[in-house]
Amino acid sequence: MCKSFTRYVSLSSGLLRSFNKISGLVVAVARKRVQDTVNNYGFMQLNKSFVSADDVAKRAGVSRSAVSRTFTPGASVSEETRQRVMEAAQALGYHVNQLARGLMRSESGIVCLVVSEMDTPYRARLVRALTHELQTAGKIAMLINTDRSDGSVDAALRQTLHYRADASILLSGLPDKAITRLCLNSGQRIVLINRDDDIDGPFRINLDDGQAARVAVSAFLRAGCRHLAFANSDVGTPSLMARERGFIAAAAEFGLEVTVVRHGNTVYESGRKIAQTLFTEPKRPDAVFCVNDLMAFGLMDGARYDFGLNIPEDLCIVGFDDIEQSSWTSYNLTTFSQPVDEIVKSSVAWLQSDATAGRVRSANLHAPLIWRKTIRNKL
Amino acid sequence: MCKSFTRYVSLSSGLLRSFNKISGLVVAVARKRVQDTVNNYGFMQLNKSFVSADDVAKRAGVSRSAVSRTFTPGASVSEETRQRVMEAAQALGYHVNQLARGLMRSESGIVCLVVSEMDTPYRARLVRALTHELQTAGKIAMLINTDRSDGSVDAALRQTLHYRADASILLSGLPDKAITRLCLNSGQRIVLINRDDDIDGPFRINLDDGQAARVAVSAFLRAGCRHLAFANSDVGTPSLMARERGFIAAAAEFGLEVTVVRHGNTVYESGRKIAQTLFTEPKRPDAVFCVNDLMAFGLMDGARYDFGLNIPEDLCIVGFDDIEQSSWTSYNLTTFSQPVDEIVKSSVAWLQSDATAGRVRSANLHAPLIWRKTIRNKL
DNA sequence: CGCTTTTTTGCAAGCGTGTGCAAAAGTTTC
DNA sequence: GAAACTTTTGCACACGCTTGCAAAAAAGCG
Repeated sequence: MCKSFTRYVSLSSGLLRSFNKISGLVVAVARKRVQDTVNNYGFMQLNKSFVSADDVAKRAGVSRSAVSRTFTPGASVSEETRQRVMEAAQALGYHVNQLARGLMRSESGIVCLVVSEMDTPYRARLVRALTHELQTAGKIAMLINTDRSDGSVDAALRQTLHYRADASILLSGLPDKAITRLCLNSGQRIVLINRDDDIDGPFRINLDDGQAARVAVSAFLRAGCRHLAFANSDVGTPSLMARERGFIAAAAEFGLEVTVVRHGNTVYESGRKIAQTLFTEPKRPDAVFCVNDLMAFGLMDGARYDFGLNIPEDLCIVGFDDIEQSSWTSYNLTTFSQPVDEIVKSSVAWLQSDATAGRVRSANLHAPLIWRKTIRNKL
Repeated sequence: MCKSFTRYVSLSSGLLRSFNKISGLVVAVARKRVQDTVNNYGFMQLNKSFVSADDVAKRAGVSRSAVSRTFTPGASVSEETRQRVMEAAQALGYHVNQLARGLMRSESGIVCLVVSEMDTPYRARLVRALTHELQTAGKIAMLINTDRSDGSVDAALRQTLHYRADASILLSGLPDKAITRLCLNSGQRIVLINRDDDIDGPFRINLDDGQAARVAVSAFLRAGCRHLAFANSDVGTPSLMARERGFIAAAAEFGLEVTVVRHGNTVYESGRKIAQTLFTEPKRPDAVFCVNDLMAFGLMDGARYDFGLNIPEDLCIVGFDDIEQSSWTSYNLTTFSQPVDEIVKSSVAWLQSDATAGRVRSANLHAPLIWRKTIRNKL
């Protein structure tokens, strides 16, 4: 029986509602397929009834294989049948069921993005760019929020397995090695962005934090700064710690010590708090490298409004990420730019690379310093 | 043949690589199932080989149905078999294939979020909150980026159909009615957040923009402002236009005219630009309602740094959205708060509501004014 | 213990697709 | 026009799961 385009259930006088009250068995049976008839009650839409390839085949007068082949690039179909199939599909509003296709091809087209606090400017930008790039690569992004603390990265990767994702991209947290291995063994590909992990198999993208730290130190020195400080969170992510270590090491090369303050999360308020402790100290720093732009903003506001300091005259600041707000006139922050485009491109390229080929393991990207107004030119 | 826990392919001396070169047919056959053997070459992972319910059943010595029932809440399984199944599943790393389950249940558990420019603070917050809420409701979010201009909202909804999403939530753009209807007819539920549409079927969430505009006017009046202006983008989204109309109307009630400036997108730079045109005019406004916090920031920076105006002494400003940056000391923006939590809760609640019940059509939410420092207390 | 009632279990059909295989149809060649 | 080839087509099985149905096992009962 050919199902037509508009699908309404014809159930006179509210019979549909009573379906809910009777046993689950009957509901289940009734749910399956309902033939079309003219609706004389209330134009109630039928719950769940996508049009299938069978419907299209019937309407076009061909076999179901023909329909499948029409929508499979490179398959053998004559131009004539393709036309007829397309026409019928159009009329019926047919869309290939990717779930079923994924089942057959064992390739769902789904890529999971695992991320927490995704409303953070840098993360949001990354997610946006990733989804876009994935889409143009013919994949689709599934977003898994790991805001909850209870081992949720592991739970996220489990979700990833449930949906037979082709790959997972981790922007936050670090999963248990056992789970990672499980994913890898299931044929999933894993990309780790800015998280360090010694497990073999995932593609790791990292920034050259040490180099950036060195650049920061020399920029401060050229500006005549002598009392360096480093504002960090106590999140302790490897990349954040790498910046800290790198900064301390680079400063040491010039015989300078660094005052390190760690507080809270990598957010505005933490920067604000750090300003409090940093500028009430006896030897006030004249240069601060903030692990993060958000913290830099907090620090700047603290310095300006709580201590009346002028930036960059009294105080030079460098941030990291180059989020949009950094270019706003109120901040005009000199900061290291996350190479979001490169990160995204190399991730997706790796996902599409041949699995059996000698696989690249990691990428090390450079974060250039964007000069604005928070470091003075000369002493 | 029972597949064991660790799955490595044993192919001595690089045979695997040569697979690529031979005909597609052989590859396809080889891809299917490969028996386990000890790997004596290089620990190459087998591409794509999730463990299935069959494997678990075999290991646990029960039927496949038993496995299925173990993972189906409310199904009838004895405690003993459940134990054995769980144990086997654990050992094998089994995860129910949601794609296949969705195929049977015709309920994928997928909810699509259709959004453009998702790195905008307000949108990012909404996406974060939505994904979180959906996850706790047992759904999973699929993110569809509609940044490209070419009718991409329609394309997005097509994707939605491809993946048999249970529902779509539109945060950006507005789809063609035909597509919307197609989705609805396929049994999909649609939520429109802050986009107006006269089509019947979707759940529409809107803010009371008119009321907010009235509040803004009276706040300005109480502060002694007399020259009101409205800073808008020329995006022309219904909700943005509603704010504009509401503001003009409310001002008119007090016999005041409003200078309206529209420019570009709803971003910082546009606010900056608008400041240029607004403050070079002969009769400079002393109060500006910005359609958006981002534009408000741009306007504030323009007013302060290009024109040396003091806020709120010379100029009062109100924004809309209450994004995180609004509370930063540099801005301290008095603004209307998007009730993100309410939006999210009501959306997800509606998605879970009974389809056959008398369905609610829309929600009208209130955006309260958050008082900070950009409106002076008294004249 | 035998009977009835309840719970558990396996079988098999089906969800919507892709695809190898062989048959059918079309095309070229002599 | 027949033989040799190529392209197109339909059949049927597979993917991994859910679930109605009936048979089997367990439990309750007099």
